[in-house]
Amino acid sequence: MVRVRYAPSPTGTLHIGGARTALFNYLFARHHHGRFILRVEDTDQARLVEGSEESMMRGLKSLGLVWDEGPDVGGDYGPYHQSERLARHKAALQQLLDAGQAYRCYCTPEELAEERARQEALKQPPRYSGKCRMRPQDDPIHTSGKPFVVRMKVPEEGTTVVQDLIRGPVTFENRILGDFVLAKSDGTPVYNFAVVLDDYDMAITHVIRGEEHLSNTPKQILVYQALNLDLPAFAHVPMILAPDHTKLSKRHGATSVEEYRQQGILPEALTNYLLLLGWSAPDDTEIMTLEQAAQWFDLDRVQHTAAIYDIKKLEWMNSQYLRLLPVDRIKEAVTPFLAAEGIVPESGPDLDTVIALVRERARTLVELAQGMAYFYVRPQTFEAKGVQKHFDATTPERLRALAEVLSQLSTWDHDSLMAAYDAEAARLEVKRAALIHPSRLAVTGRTVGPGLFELLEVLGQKETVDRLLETATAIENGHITPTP
RNA sequence: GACCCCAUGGUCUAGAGGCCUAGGACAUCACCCUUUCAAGGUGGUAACCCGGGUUCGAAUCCCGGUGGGGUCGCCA
Repeated sequence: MVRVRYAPSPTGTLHIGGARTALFNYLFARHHHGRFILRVEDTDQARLVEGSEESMMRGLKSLGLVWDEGPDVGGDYGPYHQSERLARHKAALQQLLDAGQAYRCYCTPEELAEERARQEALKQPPRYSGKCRMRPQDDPIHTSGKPFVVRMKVPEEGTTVVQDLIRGPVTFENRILGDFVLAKSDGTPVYNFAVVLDDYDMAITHVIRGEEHLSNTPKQILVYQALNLDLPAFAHVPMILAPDHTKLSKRHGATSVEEYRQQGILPEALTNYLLLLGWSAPDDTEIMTLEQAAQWFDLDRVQHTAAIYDIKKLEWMNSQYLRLLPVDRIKEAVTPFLAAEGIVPESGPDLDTVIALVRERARTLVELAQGMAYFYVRPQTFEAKGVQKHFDATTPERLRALAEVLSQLSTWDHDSLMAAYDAEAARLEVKRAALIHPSRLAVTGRTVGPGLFELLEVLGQKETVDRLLETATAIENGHITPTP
């Protein structure tokens, strides 16, 4: 039974790198009919951020990544908070101490910082000197009450090999690892130690995580070996880098799942986009559901190279989902954005109809909402370049004539509207377009949008006529200045 | 700096020695369609980091260089 986990530290929000790692874990589990587990690595109480755990869970859920076991849903391998597994960590720590595979180190942070500075000055690799490693059992310091950390007694010779499922064997010299810390002076375990026990106790079969963990893996393997525990399989997925090729950070704009949501990216689209960062389907399919992806997904098609995310393609992906998803889903997603535009849906045409009309011209929910706005709110401004191009001295007269004709219409649909415009154009001996463009601008305030007749059909007869007249008046009163 | 990973167009990628005149997608440019915009259609610009090997043959294998990234914490 395949068991994988995503193990975030609750120190912020879910960012796209973590989301992608979670996604790969999820798909791997689904593909192999295994279990996807969420574990919260909250041992460092000092770094905890209030609400972060909830926010991350919300983020994962929004992306469709549901876990089979976790802090909220429980499971047979709990607890799923690392902080609640302390007793187990301490017992294992004692075991290593007793076996002489770990030792107490009384060096102070200041001494260590000094040591590091010295090593760096000498251009030597910064590594713990092992000063406390050789202290005899009866060294009085052991009973002095002096604070200590516990360090791993790393073999001075030999190599440790990480058998990485994506990269193959990766060899590290043990001597360059240094005697790393297993537990802090307050007795709490450090990541490289706790993670080993947690993964083992939770029967994790595959540790799939970001590449930044590759260098830490030999340390963890040493712990597995010292404790005589079977190793899981390891797979390190490439990182996601910002457009400037550096590690993701706040200064790169939107990096969190939440921020993309606020920018009007559908979670469905974000998930699909993230999937393509470092993985590709055997037949190059790009748009696919999680279910489809799970059928195909495996580690052998995961890229070795870090990927740079591209907002343009994300937005394209989003535009695809905007037209693919059921109207109800779009409606649900766009609702908060409608509110932000000051739109009260009850005040205008049916939302489904409007969405159907506008969805394929929007890349984000923000654009969608903006494109929907004039159906519910009369335009307050008119695009300057449109006014220049489509309004002139004859416009008010023509708009009034149009309003008159349209108000006479007994049938209000696309075809009758078109016929009315054709008749009016013929009467004036102008092209139909010469009426269409000013009308669109007069009614919506914009030069772009759905086909005019579809638009007017949805907007309704009375509202259309009113707006035509209102704009004519506005021009006459000088509120809008047409091109002479 | 040491160690580790990586290297196909601007970006995401296909490619597991001959199928490659290097394929797809986003972006970009042009044209078509057209009541605008978008969509769609057609076409174009654009890549195997460099140098050595191995081989009849290398984007694919090996070595070196260069470049990028990661890790070196009483963070995870």
